Amino acid sequence: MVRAPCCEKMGLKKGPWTPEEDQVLISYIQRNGHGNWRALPKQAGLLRCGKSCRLRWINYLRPDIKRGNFSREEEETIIKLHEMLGNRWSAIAARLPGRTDNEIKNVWHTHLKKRLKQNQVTLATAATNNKSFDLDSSEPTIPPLLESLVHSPTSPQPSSSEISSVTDVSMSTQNGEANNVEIKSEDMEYSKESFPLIDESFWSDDSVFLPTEYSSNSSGFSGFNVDAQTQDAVAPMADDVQEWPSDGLSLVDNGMDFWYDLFIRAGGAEELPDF
DNA sequence: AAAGGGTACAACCGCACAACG
DNA sequence: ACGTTGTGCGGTTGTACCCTT
Repeated sequence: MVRAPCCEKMGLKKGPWTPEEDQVLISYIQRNGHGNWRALPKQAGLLRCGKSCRLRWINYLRPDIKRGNFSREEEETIIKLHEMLGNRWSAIAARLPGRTDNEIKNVWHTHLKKRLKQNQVTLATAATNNKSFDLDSSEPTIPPLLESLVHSPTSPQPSSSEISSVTDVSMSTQNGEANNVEIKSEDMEYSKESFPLIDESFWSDDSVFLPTEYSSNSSGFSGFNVDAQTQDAVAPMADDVQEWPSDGLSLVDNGMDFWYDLFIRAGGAEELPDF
């Protein structure tokens, strides 16, 4: 099926919006709402395509839009969320009231990526294998992080009492080696013994599967694998989705919520960390 | 003051997907 | 099951503005 872009229709205006057009759009939506974006411009008397109207409203004219510079806290939140979610700007925007995905995307490309690249050397040094982060990648940066954090199989394994928080996740692999993975976060402080040990019935046969995202079609989690032999983190595939076992844990719609939900249901936290 | 380069941000484009007939 | 439509999303582009020379 080939569909011509809506804005190719003759007579439809493109480019920057004028204050007059803004006012027409605002007035119309205030009166009638925006049930059908395609029909809206015609009904409102705008020479724009519905897509353009929708974008203008969502990214600029919506009354709950927060204008102005991003605070330090907002920037830190974006960085953290980008680590977990990758370039899923709408998911990140959902965590930042009043900010749009477009705005966050722009801030990332113009400010935060540069700032993080300045810190890249430090982070890469911390990584045991000296692999660097790819800040241009659309994938979450957790796989390389974990790659640096997975202990050597020959390292002494901590006893349960040595696990200081649920940010220490004990995992088993097919060959029975318990490899301890620390997922560090200053914002995650939970009690010891609260995180459940996940046995090999959960993880995949040849590698440890770390879910980062629950598929919206309810088919399972997507994520990445840690190779059982080499301890390398394997980049997630687009269709890397595995079934979640029927262990009673709820399924939520993104990676961060997944971890928090897992922690909380394990009894480790009273409430969600404040984002 | 003018030119050139860099930056920030608004807007567009194309694709994916769900809903519906 | 299939085609069509509407919407949402991420990537990319265009341009106004700012800074440096």
